[in-house]
Amino acid sequence: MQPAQILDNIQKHISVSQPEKELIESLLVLQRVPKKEVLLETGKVATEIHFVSEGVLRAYFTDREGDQNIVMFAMNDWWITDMYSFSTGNPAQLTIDALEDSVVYSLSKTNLEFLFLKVPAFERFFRILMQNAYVREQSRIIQNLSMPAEERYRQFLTKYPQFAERITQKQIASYLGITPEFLSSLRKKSNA
Amino acid sequence: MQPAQILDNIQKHISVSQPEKELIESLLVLQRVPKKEVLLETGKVATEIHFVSEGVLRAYFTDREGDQNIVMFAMNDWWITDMYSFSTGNPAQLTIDALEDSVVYSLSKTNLEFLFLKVPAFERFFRILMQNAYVREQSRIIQNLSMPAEERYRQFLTKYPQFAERITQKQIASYLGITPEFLSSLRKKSNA
DNA sequence: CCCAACACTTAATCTACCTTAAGAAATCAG
DNA sequence: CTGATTTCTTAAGGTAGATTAAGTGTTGGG
Repeated sequence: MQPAQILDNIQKHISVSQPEKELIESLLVLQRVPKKEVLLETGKVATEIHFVSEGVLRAYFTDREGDQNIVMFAMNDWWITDMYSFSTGNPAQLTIDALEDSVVYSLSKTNLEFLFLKVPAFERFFRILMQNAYVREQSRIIQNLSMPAEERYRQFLTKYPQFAERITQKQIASYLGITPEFLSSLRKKSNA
Repeated sequence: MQPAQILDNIQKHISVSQPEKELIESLLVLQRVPKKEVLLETGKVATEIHFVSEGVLRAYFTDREGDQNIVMFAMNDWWITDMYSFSTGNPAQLTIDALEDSVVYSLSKTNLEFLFLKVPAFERFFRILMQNAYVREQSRIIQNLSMPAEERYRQFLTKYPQFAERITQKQIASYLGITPEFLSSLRKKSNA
């Protein structure tokens, strides 16, 4: 296992000594996730957070009508879990699965807390991660409140071109909170 | 100044020694914010985070049509700022003002970073704050994606009864992403 | 290589929510 | 206390986006 990628990601925010790096590596579990495999199921407790090394994952919420609402995508260098469940220990509201064959490094909550004790800077790293996640979610709320679907779609394309290329329009529509049919009609309009 | 309240809030998550308490207190600035006064204006940089001791504040985004979209309310024991601006140093997207005469304790970014150095547990406190904020925003996104306005309104009433009592329906409508007229019609329906 | 499943499109119809407008009720500044 | 401003309501008409349904790609497992 050589999770150089994950250490690079961490070192963008904090500096870690060689022994600390080795400790971090030793707590990460490499996991291959074939397309369609479920990493976390609604109702179970999220005991791990996952760093995406390869591929694409999604987290979605299934509503009463049985419709899937995509809450987030994750690819290269993103961390993903059901943070509500991970934080509180309550059952997960989200399902996480792979949209492509993927590779993740998983870190258990126990080991994360152990890291917080052993590598104090890791608490800082995680604080920055959570702060960025908060800012991202809030800016999505602003967009949902203030912009029509067409503009949200355009912003999605410019903000996440990596996703736009690899993810089906059905998934994008679900992320934007519209139907695939309506997204299709938006695309037709903007191509014309 | 006796910000016992704020220290209680902090000690719900971390423990701090007496000298640390005194340090924290010394970095907080008490600020009275009369109703309608603006604490942070769009376009300026958010250099402080505010702990609400009394009253009610709101943060809103003004869209191209000039409409105000309320991103968050804050009262007793909530922390509020434009976290995007506070984090990055870029101009704020939000305006923060008081809906009632309020009292806040403000902590500058410089002093917060100083605290992170001097009181390592404060990094943990802030990590928890950001983690909770992330979870809250994500659950709001889930609601916006998966529920019609009527149900979002009902959930708002049960989740934030303190707000529901003190905030006008116009503000609540803006938070829910609907017009006051439509909210009024929902209320009529559910009373009948 | 084939067929079954799924993704994408088109179009007609429908509905949740918006806009506009105007009156009634509440709040507020002087 | 009073006029002015703002909030809340009601109602008519309008639109963004949903639903349904059917047809046309694409994809992928056997």
